[in-house]
Amino acid sequence: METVLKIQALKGFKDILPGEVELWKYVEDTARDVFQRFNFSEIRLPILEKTELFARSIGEATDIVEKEMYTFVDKQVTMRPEATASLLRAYIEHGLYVQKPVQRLFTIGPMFRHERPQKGRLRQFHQMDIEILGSGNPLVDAELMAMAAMLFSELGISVSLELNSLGCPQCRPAYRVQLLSFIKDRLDALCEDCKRRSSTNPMRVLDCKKSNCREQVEQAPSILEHLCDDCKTHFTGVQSGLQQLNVDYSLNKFMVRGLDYYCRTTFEFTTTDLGSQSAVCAGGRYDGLIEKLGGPKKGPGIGFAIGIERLVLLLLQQEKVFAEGSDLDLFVIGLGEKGEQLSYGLVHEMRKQRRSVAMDHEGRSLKSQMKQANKADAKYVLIIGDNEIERGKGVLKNMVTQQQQDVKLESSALVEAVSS
RNA sequence: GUGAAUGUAGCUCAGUAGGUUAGAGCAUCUGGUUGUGGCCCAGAAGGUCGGGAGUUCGAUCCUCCUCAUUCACCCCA
Repeated sequence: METVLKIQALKGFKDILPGEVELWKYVEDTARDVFQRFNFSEIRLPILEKTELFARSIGEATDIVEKEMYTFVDKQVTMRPEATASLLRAYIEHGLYVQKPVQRLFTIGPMFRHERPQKGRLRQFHQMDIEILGSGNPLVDAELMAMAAMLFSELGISVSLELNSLGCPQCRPAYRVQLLSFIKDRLDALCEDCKRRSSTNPMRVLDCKKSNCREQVEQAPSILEHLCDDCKTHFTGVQSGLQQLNVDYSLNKFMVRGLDYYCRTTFEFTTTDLGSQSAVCAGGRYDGLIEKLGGPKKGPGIGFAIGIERLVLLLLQQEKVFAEGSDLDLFVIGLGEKGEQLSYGLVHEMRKQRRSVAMDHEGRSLKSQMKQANKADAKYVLIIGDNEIERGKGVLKNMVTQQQQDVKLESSALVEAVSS
């Protein structure tokens, strides 16, 4: 017996259908425009990289590397779960830091993580990834956040900015010891997940959602009070930059990052409209990562990623609808064999002359084709039947005003007639 | 990896306390006009009721298994 294969996209992989694509383009166009104003250059990167690149940058012990990567084990390559590592690899590989000491780069594309899908979370998802490489100035941190805020504001969606500092290799270890001893004292009161977290990633306990854990952690030592002088100065600088640029933010001393490479500044733009996924945009500073990957010594860097699916969901949810005009200039109706023949060539000529033109090839009735033209939102319809061929003039109808006129059956005359 | 909910037409959903040919709205197609769209009217097409097994004279409905989807946990954009 023949089994019929049910053809279906993979779990967590989604088609973006015509109709929705327009929204995506709007989002990407708006973003490119904003990034360009801030003097960023686009870079396009491969989707596959050596597995080692991600293991080393994201961190061996992270969930992403441990269990979420799509890896071709035999070839030691992995489909990127995020873009920063790839972008840094390209930056180092091509010595971009030589040409320009500070590089401002962004890339847009699909990322892959093998997680259980849910609202705002897919296995193939899309991110815009923005990075400033080679500057450790806190004003750059603030500028980057201000740029994201500008993008959200121009898209018309409301999100809030949360800010934290994670310290650096100088001050974090000492803080970590303090935090661990604090947690150890109330381990019994914490949930199972937090007990596990206390050994894998103690800072995660700080942002557990369970109310009981939150109460326990209320009085936990804050990293912000344990920053070293350099980190403190940097953090102050970031905040005064935000104030100068009029960017609203709130401090969240419990905010943690999932990727190992972050230090100092971290931030998230969050919303309550995405179910349990609150982050639309997240990022931070990663001084030291560039060097770790073989780049210039002490090369500083900061960047963030925006989840495009989440952005699109927000736009749909917050009902930011925008009118999409017709982009079909003309629908040509060729009646009968001769009419269709003549139309076929005319349509092609007009397309060469940069008009968007459609016609039907199924031999349908005039009425049926008028309906099609209407549905396609064509600005004009041209009717070519036996009478018109004889006279050498077609009937051109303006679909909005309903006015009809005779036009010579020549592409240049037609192009002019539909261009008014 | 864990838990819960849901699978009936292309889409959104009714429905049967188990009983002949399973319904609606939208969308599609045809017609109402020798060659004129939107509105309206008429008609047509479209379903192995997710799949398999079981109970039963009889299952879309009950039971079990399985697959899929969604939401949530974990984690994250």
